[in-house]
Amino acid sequence: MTYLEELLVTACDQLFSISVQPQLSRPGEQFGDFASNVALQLAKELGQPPRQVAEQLKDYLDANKDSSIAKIEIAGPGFLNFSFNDVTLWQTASAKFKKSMTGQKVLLEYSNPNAFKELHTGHLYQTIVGDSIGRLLEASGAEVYRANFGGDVGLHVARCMWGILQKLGGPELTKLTTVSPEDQAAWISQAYVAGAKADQEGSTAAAEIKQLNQAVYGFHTNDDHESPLAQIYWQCRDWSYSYFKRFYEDLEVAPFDKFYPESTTTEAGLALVKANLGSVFTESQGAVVFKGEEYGVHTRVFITSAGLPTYETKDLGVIASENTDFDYTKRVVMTGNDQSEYMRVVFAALMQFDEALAAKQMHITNGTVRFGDGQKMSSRLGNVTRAAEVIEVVQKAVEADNPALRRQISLGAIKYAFLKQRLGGDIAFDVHESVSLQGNSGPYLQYAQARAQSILKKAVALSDLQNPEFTDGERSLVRKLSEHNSVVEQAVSDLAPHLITTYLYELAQVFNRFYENNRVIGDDRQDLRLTLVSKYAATLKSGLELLNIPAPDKI
RNA sequence: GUACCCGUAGCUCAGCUGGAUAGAGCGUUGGCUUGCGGAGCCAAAGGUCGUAGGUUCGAAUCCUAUCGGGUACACCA
Repeated sequence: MTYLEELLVTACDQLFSISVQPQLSRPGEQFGDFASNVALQLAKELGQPPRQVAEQLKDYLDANKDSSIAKIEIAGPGFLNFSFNDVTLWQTASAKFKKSMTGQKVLLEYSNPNAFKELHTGHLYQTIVGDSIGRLLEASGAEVYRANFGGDVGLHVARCMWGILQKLGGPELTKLTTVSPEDQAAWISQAYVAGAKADQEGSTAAAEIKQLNQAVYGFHTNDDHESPLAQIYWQCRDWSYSYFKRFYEDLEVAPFDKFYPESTTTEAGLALVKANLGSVFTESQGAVVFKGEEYGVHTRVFITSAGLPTYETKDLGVIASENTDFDYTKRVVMTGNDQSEYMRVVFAALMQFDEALAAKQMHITNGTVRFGDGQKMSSRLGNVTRAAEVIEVVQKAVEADNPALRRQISLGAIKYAFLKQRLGGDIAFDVHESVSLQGNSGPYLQYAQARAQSILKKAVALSDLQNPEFTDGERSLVRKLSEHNSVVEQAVSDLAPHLITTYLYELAQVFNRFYENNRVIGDDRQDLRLTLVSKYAATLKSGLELLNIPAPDKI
């Protein structure tokens, strides 16, 4: 608890013998540095008008506060507004971030692409947002494990295998070598499209695909790496994983600690379902189901009447496997929001036989990425769903001669555009807006950071300030800087990177306002101001780091 | 039919654990320009917070109903 909070608790106790949990807010600048609404909350209990309660509190606080609080005012319906003295405000702005999650082990599962399929915008979004959430947790001291769960068996794989066989003209392993490494991803994608199309159209193809599906499961259960078809499967599966690896490297995101191909989770999942058959899971129409209605969710099949595990069972398997591997205190899984009801069923089932493990589960969701400029859908981007295409289009839209810089700005543009929106709903993505150098965009902040660096290059800043006294303009900047730690704290507890983007953008605006009216280099107050600029630049940079957005010092 | 998510300025979004005059960006209109990086700053116009009730001293925020959009509901993943 901060000094101010303690003071309020004492005041309420002494004056009214009421114990309160004071909630301090950061009000608009005209109201001071911190505000409390305790008087409003206590008014009813005390049977007094709020302002009268506030008067009593103010008198007590004025008499008992130390010098760190310069001013207490009553405003509006009965708010208590506090202003710090400049030294305390600067100390608040300079305070080290408190690592509140030290000792926690968080398993983050996101991105989750299926092998044998192409990465689309949903993967791009999750990769970027999941990466940032991981950084936020790490910044607060948590150990973070990144997991990636994807389908390497199932109908989609069988369809792709069918397409592959068409392209090869049969199980001709040697022909695979004719596909060059940079074409592998596209080649597999073509095969999948062909297979999916054939599956819908032709009955003979559909039957063949069904057989291939069984065969693929067989490669795993029989540990078959020898038969020609199996070799093709394993080879193309490797291609998929190296394609994913390149994708993550290109985005410069943290690597995954472990991949969980679906095939590796069935055993653990089946074991759990079978162990709880009769109690949690019941047989119905030849299948094994979880009757969710009793628990406020719906019924789902965990093992099909053909004896095959469904995704539900594999999900139980991955939950348990990850727990065994990393011994996590909390697991956060991100999926599209069409899975939210589904996930509730899985968690509800888990709750029935492993309450402790179920309690560690958390599900966050995202909507679909929409393209356009608001007026109309861009004809060029109207139907884009491929991740690679989005990156390509953004790179083309960035105006920079230097290829390395172009890359950094492109990454900044895409990441920021995704991160600035609250998790959960659909994501609006406008290429023009994302690369724009003005407005709430990644490149704007990158520029702001570079501009601050260029000021700092002209003279050396003091490392700290002793008993500073600020002008109004300086104080506004310091005040905004002082909000940083609590914003990051909130972003961590909410798993909400967009709180960081909003703050950084506001900070840059406050700085620009300051800089417009306050000369730094050559001014009488150069030393002090340079220290503020230095603090501002460091804050921007560390904020961009949490978002994993490159912050070049020169643009 | 049942459940979940969403509905805030022309457009795209913040704000939602109840609090002060509902905020940004883009777009529109006007101003600042011999500039430490103007990729900026200042200002104006623009809102029945989907609608109707309710709870409360106080509701964009909580509850109920309703309309509109999306999604999920038995052997796909």
